[in-house]
Amino acid sequence: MHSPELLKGTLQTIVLKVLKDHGRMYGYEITQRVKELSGETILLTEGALYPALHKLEAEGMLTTETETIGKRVRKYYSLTPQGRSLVKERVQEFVGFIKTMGNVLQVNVG
Amino acid sequence: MHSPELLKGTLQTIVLKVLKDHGRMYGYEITQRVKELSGETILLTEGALYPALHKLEAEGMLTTETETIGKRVRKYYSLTPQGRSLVKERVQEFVGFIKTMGNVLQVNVG
DNA sequence: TCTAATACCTAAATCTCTTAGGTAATAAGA
DNA sequence: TCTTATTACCTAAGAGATTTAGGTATTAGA
Repeated sequence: MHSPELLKGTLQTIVLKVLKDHGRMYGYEITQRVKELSGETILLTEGALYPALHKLEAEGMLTTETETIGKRVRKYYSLTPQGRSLVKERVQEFVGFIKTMGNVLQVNVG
Repeated sequence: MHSPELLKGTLQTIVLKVLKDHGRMYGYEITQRVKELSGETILLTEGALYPALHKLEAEGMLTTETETIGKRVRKYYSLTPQGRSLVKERVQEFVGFIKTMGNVLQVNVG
Protein backbone atom coordinates (compact mmCIF):
# COMPACT_ATOMS: atom_id res chain seq x y z
CA MET A 1 0.00 0.00 0.00
CA HIS A 2 1.28 3.41 -0.96
CA SER A 3 1.50 6.20 1.50
CA PRO A 4 -2.16 7.11 1.58
CA GLU A 5 -1.30 10.79 1.75
CA LEU A 6 -0.19 10.80 -1.86
CA LEU A 7 -3.52 9.44 -2.93
CA LYS A 8 -5.33 12.52 -1.76
CA GLY A 9 -6.73 14.49 -4.60
CA THR A 10 -6.40 11.61 -7.06
CA LEU A 11 -9.57 9.73 -6.21
CA GLN A 12 -11.80 11.61 -8.65
CA THR A 13 -9.26 11.26 -11.42
CA ILE A 14 -8.95 7.53 -10.84
CA VAL A 15 -12.68 6.92 -10.74
CA LEU A 16 -13.37 8.97 -13.85
CA LYS A 17 -10.56 7.41 -15.88
CA VAL A 18 -11.47 3.85 -14.95
CA LEU A 19 -15.07 4.56 -15.90
CA LYS A 20 -13.95 5.99 -19.21
CA ASP A 21 -11.78 3.01 -20.07
CA HIS A 22 -14.15 0.32 -18.91
CA GLY A 23 -17.57 1.92 -19.36
CA ARG A 24 -20.56 1.40 -17.08
CA MET A 25 -19.44 0.14 -13.66
CA TYR A 26 -20.76 -0.16 -10.15
CA GLY A 27 -19.00 0.98 -7.01
CA TYR A 28 -17.66 -2.27 -5.75
CA GLU A 29 -16.47 -3.13 -9.25
CA ILE A 30 -14.47 0.08 -9.36
CA THR A 31 -12.64 -0.77 -6.14
CA GLN A 32 -11.74 -4.21 -7.55
CA ARG A 33 -10.59 -2.84 -10.89
CA VAL A 34 -8.38 -0.23 -9.27
CA LYS A 35 -6.97 -2.82 -6.90
CA GLU A 36 -6.08 -5.00 -9.87
CA LEU A 37 -4.64 -2.22 -12.03
CA SER A 38 -2.50 -1.00 -9.15
CA GLY A 39 -1.12 -4.41 -8.24
CA GLU A 40 -3.03 -4.45 -4.97
CA THR A 41 -1.48 -1.17 -3.83
CA ILE A 42 -4.42 1.17 -4.22
CA LEU A 43 -7.30 -0.01 -2.10
CA LEU A 44 -10.14 2.49 -2.36
CA THR A 45 -12.14 2.75 0.81
CA GLU A 46 -15.90 2.80 0.55
CA GLY A 47 -16.10 5.76 2.87
CA ALA A 48 -14.26 7.78 0.26
CA LEU A 49 -15.59 6.18 -2.91
CA TYR A 50 -19.34 6.40 -2.43
CA PRO A 51 -19.40 10.05 -1.41
CA ALA A 52 -17.15 10.81 -4.38
CA LEU A 53 -19.50 9.01 -6.78
CA HIS A 54 -22.51 10.82 -5.34
CA LYS A 55 -20.78 14.13 -5.68
CA LEU A 56 -19.86 13.49 -9.31
CA GLU A 57 -23.42 12.44 -10.01
CA ALA A 58 -24.81 15.56 -8.35
CA GLU A 59 -22.49 17.64 -10.51
CA GLY A 60 -23.79 16.00 -13.66
CA MET A 61 -20.60 14.09 -14.47
CA LEU A 62 -22.16 10.68 -13.98
CA THR A 63 -25.54 9.08 -14.48
CA THR A 64 -26.80 6.01 -12.69
CA GLU A 65 -28.96 3.00 -13.41
CA THR A 66 -29.99 0.52 -10.80
CA GLU A 67 -30.01 -3.15 -11.61
CA THR A 68 -31.25 -6.00 -9.48
CA ILE A 69 -29.30 -9.24 -9.62
CA GLY A 70 -31.31 -11.82 -7.71
CA LYS A 71 -32.28 -9.82 -4.66
CA ARG A 72 -29.13 -7.76 -4.64
CA VAL A 73 -29.08 -4.22 -5.96
CA ARG A 74 -26.30 -2.77 -8.06
CA LYS A 75 -25.94 0.84 -8.97
CA TYR A 76 -24.19 1.36 -12.27
CA TYR A 77 -22.40 4.59 -13.05
CA SER A 78 -21.69 5.96 -16.51
CA LEU A 79 -19.97 9.12 -17.72
CA THR A 80 -22.06 11.93 -19.14
CA PRO A 81 -20.65 14.05 -21.97
CA GLN A 82 -19.59 16.56 -19.33
CA GLY A 83 -17.99 13.74 -17.42
CA ARG A 84 -15.98 12.82 -20.50
CA SER A 85 -14.60 16.31 -20.75
CA LEU A 86 -13.72 16.25 -17.10
CA VAL A 87 -11.74 13.02 -17.46
CA LYS A 88 -9.51 14.56 -20.10
CA GLU A 89 -9.02 17.62 -18.01
CA ARG A 90 -8.18 15.69 -14.87
CA VAL A 91 -5.80 13.29 -16.57
CA GLN A 92 -3.99 16.12 -18.34
CA GLU A 93 -3.79 17.94 -15.07
CA PHE A 94 -2.29 14.91 -13.42
CA VAL A 95 0.28 14.35 -16.16
CA GLY A 96 1.26 18.00 -15.95
CA PHE A 97 1.63 17.74 -12.23
CA ILE A 98 3.88 14.71 -12.57
CA LYS A 99 6.12 16.47 -15.05
CA THR A 100 6.44 19.41 -12.72
CA MET A 101 7.19 17.15 -9.80
CA GLY A 102 9.83 15.44 -11.90
CA ASN A 103 11.58 18.79 -12.27
CA VAL A 104 11.24 19.74 -8.64
CA LEU A 105 12.41 16.38 -7.34
CA GLN A 106 14.97 15.95 -10.13
CA VAL A 107 13.85 12.42 -10.80
CA ASN A 108 12.86 10.40 -13.80
CA VAL A 109 9.26 9.46 -13.40
CA GLY A 110 9.04 7.60 -16.69
CA MET B 1 -1.02 26.73 -10.81
CA HIS B 2 -1.73 23.05 -10.52
CA SER B 3 -4.85 21.81 -8.89
CA PRO B 4 -3.78 22.22 -5.29
CA GLU B 5 -5.44 18.93 -4.37
CA LEU B 6 -2.73 16.94 -6.12
CA LEU B 7 -0.11 18.67 -4.07
CA LYS B 8 -1.44 17.21 -0.86
CA GLY B 9 0.93 14.79 0.70
CA THR B 10 3.87 15.97 -1.40
CA LEU B 11 4.95 18.94 0.68
CA GLN B 12 7.33 17.02 2.94
CA THR B 13 8.86 15.23 -0.02
CA ILE B 14 9.43 18.49 -1.87
CA VAL B 15 10.97 20.27 1.10
CA LEU B 16 13.27 17.41 1.96
CA LYS B 17 14.45 16.88 -1.60
CA VAL B 18 15.11 20.54 -2.26
CA LEU B 19 17.10 20.73 0.96
CA LYS B 20 19.10 17.70 -0.07
CA ASP B 21 19.94 19.08 -3.50
CA HIS B 22 20.68 22.61 -2.43
CA GLY B 23 21.88 22.21 1.14
CA ARG B 24 21.22 24.66 3.96
CA MET B 25 18.22 26.85 3.17
CA TYR B 26 15.75 29.10 4.94
CA GLY B 27 12.00 28.96 4.62
CA TYR B 28 11.40 31.79 2.25
CA GLU B 29 14.26 30.57 0.09
CA ILE B 30 12.58 27.17 -0.19
CA THR B 31 9.36 28.71 -1.46
CA GLN B 32 11.31 30.66 -4.10
CA ARG B 33 13.36 27.66 -5.20
CA VAL B 34 10.27 25.47 -5.56
CA LYS B 35 8.50 28.23 -7.45
CA GLU B 36 11.43 28.44 -9.82
CA LEU B 37 11.89 24.68 -10.29
CA SER B 38 8.19 24.25 -10.97
CA GLY B 39 7.94 27.03 -13.51
CA GLU B 40 5.84 29.15 -11.16
CA THR B 41 3.23 26.43 -10.78
CA ILE B 42 3.95 25.26 -7.25
CA LEU B 43 3.55 28.12 -4.84
CA LEU B 44 4.08 26.85 -1.31
CA THR B 45 1.98 28.67 1.23
CA GLU B 46 3.66 29.78 4.42
CA GLY B 47 0.83 28.42 6.51
CA ALA B 48 1.75 24.96 5.29
CA LEU B 49 5.50 25.34 4.97
CA TYR B 50 6.45 26.60 8.41
CA PRO B 51 4.47 24.03 10.38
CA ALA B 52 5.95 21.34 8.13
CA LEU B 53 9.49 22.55 8.80
CA HIS B 54 8.84 22.71 12.53
CA LYS B 55 7.45 19.21 12.50
CA LEU B 56 10.43 17.82 10.62
CA GLU B 57 12.74 19.57 13.04
CA ALA B 58 10.86 18.18 16.04
CA GLU B 59 11.20 14.71 14.53
CA GLY B 60 14.94 15.10 14.20
CA MET B 61 15.01 15.26 10.42
CA LEU B 62 16.24 18.84 10.28
CA THR B 63 18.47 21.08 12.35
CA THR B 64 18.37 24.86 12.42
CA GLU B 65 20.76 27.76 12.73
CA THR B 66 19.64 31.32 13.02
CA GLU B 67 21.50 34.03 11.18
CA THR B 68 20.97 37.74 11.37
CA ILE B 69 21.36 39.74 8.19
CA GLY B 70 21.22 43.40 9.14
CA LYS B 71 18.29 43.42 11.53
CA ARG B 72 16.45 40.63 9.79
CA VAL B 73 16.54 37.10 11.09
CA ARG B 74 16.86 34.04 8.92
CA LYS B 75 16.41 30.50 10.11
CA TYR B 76 18.44 28.03 8.12
CA TYR B 77 17.43 24.39 7.91
CA SER B 78 19.75 21.47 7.17
CA LEU B 79 19.13 17.74 6.87
CA THR B 80 20.29 15.46 9.66
CA PRO B 81 21.54 11.96 8.78
CA GLN B 82 18.07 10.70 9.60
CA GLY B 83 16.66 13.37 7.35
CA ARG B 84 18.85 12.09 4.53
CA SER B 85 17.43 8.62 4.87
CA LEU B 86 13.95 10.02 4.89
CA VAL B 87 14.50 11.89 1.63
CA LYS B 88 15.44 8.70 -0.17
CA GLU B 89 12.46 6.91 1.25
CA ARG B 90 10.02 9.66 0.34
CA VAL B 91 11.32 10.11 -3.18
CA GLN B 92 11.24 6.37 -3.84
CA GLU B 93 7.75 6.26 -2.47
CA PHE B 94 6.70 9.05 -4.78
CA VAL B 95 8.26 7.45 -7.84
CA GLY B 96 6.53 4.18 -7.01
CA PHE B 97 3.25 5.96 -6.63
CA ILE B 98 3.64 7.61 -10.01
CA LYS B 99 4.35 4.31 -11.69
CA THR B 100 1.28 2.80 -10.14
CA MET B 101 -0.81 5.76 -11.19
CA GLY B 102 0.54 5.40 -14.69
CA ASN B 103 -0.88 1.90 -14.79
CA VAL B 104 -4.19 2.85 -13.28
CA LEU B 105 -4.66 5.86 -15.53
CA GLN B 106 -3.10 4.14 -18.54
CA VAL B 107 -0.94 7.10 -19.32
CA ASN B 108 2.69 7.72 -20.03
CA VAL B 109 4.06 9.81 -17.24
CA GLY B 110 7.59 10.01 -18.66
C1' DT C 1 6.37 58.03 1.52
C1' DC C 2 4.03 54.30 -0.01
C1' DT C 3 4.16 49.75 -1.83
C1' DA C 4 6.28 45.39 -2.85
C1' DA C 5 9.23 42.12 -1.40
C1' DT C 6 11.60 39.75 2.18
C1' DA C 7 11.15 36.94 6.44
C1' DC C 8 9.22 34.87 10.27
C1' DC C 9 4.98 33.00 12.58
C1' DT C 10 0.06 31.10 14.31
C1' DA C 11 -4.85 29.78 14.38
C1' DA C 12 -9.44 28.99 12.56
C1' DA C 13 -11.75 27.05 8.88
C1' DT C 14 -11.94 23.86 5.11
C1' DC C 15 -11.57 19.80 2.63
C1' DT C 16 -10.59 14.99 1.83
C1' DC C 17 -10.12 10.91 3.52
C1' DT C 18 -10.01 7.11 7.20
C1' DT C 19 -12.20 4.72 10.60
C1' DA C 20 -16.02 2.69 12.18
C1' DG C 21 -20.20 1.74 12.05
C1' DG C 22 -24.89 -0.14 9.81
C1' DT C 23 -27.82 -3.26 6.57
C1' DA C 24 -28.42 -7.23 3.71
C1' DA C 25 -27.75 -11.10 0.05
C1' DT C 26 -24.91 -14.81 -1.68
C1' DA C 27 -21.22 -18.20 -1.78
C1' DA C 28 -18.24 -21.52 0.28
C1' DG C 29 -16.59 -24.46 3.63
C1' DA C 30 -16.76 -27.14 7.90
C1' DT D 1 -26.73 -26.35 8.59
C1' DC D 2 -24.07 -22.94 10.60
C1' DT D 3 -20.55 -19.73 10.16
C1' DT D 4 -17.57 -16.86 7.72
C1' DA D 5 -16.03 -14.38 3.68
C1' DT D 6 -17.44 -11.87 -0.04
C1' DT D 7 -20.41 -8.99 -2.43
C1' DA D 8 -22.91 -4.57 -2.32
C1' DC D 9 -24.80 -0.48 -0.75
C1' DC D 10 -24.55 3.48 2.61
C1' DT D 11 -23.48 7.39 6.41
C1' DA D 12 -21.18 10.00 10.09
C1' DA D 13 -17.57 11.21 13.37
C1' DG D 14 -12.90 12.05 13.64
C1' DA D 15 -8.24 12.81 11.88
C1' DG D 16 -4.86 15.14 9.17
C1' DA D 17 -2.99 18.27 5.80
C1' DT D 18 -3.63 22.47 3.74
C1' DT D 19 -5.78 27.10 2.83
C1' DT D 20 -7.15 31.37 4.34
C1' DA D 21 -6.41 35.03 7.00
C1' DG D 22 -4.35 37.21 10.13
C1' DG D 23 -0.02 39.25 12.79
C1' DT D 24 4.91 41.45 13.15
C1' DA D 25 8.87 43.66 11.20
C1' DT D 26 12.85 44.93 7.89
C1' DT D 27 14.51 46.40 3.42
C1' DA D 28 14.33 48.04 -1.35
C1' DG D 29 12.47 50.70 -4.88
C1' DA D 30 9.43 54.04 -7.15
